[in-house]
Amino acid sequence: MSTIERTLALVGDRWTILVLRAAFRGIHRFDDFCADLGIGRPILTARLRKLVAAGLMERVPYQHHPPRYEYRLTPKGTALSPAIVALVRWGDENMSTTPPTTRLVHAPCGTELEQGFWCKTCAVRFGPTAIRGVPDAAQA
Amino acid sequence: MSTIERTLALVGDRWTILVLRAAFRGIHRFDDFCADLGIGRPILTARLRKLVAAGLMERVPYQHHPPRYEYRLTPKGTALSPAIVALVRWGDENMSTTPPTTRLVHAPCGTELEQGFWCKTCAVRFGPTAIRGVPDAAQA
DNA sequence: CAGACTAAGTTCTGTTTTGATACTTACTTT
DNA sequence: AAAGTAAGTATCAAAACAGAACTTAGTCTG
Repeated sequence: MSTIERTLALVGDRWTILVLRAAFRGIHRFDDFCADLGIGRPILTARLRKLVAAGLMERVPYQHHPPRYEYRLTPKGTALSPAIVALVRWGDENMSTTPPTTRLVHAPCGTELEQGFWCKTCAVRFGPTAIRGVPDAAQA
Repeated sequence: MSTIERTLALVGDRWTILVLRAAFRGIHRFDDFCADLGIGRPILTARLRKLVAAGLMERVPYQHHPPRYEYRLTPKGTALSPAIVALVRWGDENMSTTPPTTRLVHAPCGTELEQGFWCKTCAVRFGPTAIRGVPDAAQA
């Protein structure tokens, strides 16, 4: 099983990306995920467990008396944000029936962000058509 | 159902992204998809139909005598590549057990690409932590 | 201090989706 | 004439999903 196959076995379903995106938006508690996403409780349980096991989220106690836990993104989970942002943006541009209600902006200045590829040798930004896949010679 | 939910209803499963990625890699025919991905034929049939119906791929005849068709990405399908690249790269960095066999490079110069967000006002590249979602006032 | 409430799940049950294997159809090649 | 090829379809068991109700442990309200 290749890396991308393992990646999709983890995040490739209708809910996992939505759960991660909710976490990005500041949702951290079980019932809040349920309410925000309309996800069924058993499925949410399974997804959260999978994400915790994979190290994308962690289950942290936020109160002890009745022990309660919330779910927070780890750096590994946060690192998935370019993929999620790309998906959201593609959706807004290609799948929306109504104008998007939220814009993603550069926090310091409020300008809508652009996403792209960068070549540090040429110091240029470029699009998908200038990508090539090459076999990596640096193998053990 | 929100835009992102509709987006994931379309591409959020274990196979659809893999099919699109195979198409990026130059695979276009039914049996080649099967062999390359190890996907079951009934599932491939369903995925290709869904992708054609959604306008991400098109079914084009490549020979007439026994009528044969192949599947090619449309611009709408190609537009999904930033998301696919982001997923592949996240996988390579976070899910790989062996070093990746393929590097994605800037075609003109061969340098490995970087992916990021860009603010055209500040003219800077930035990472996920500098993103904010703001309600869009420009509604009808 | 009884009753209702809360958060984070679990149980149960029926419906969809998968995944594997085999079969079909219409040609082409040996 | 027999075998091969490409693009599917058919069948069926196993797994995943979805919804509703139930559980558990503790807290708040009258």
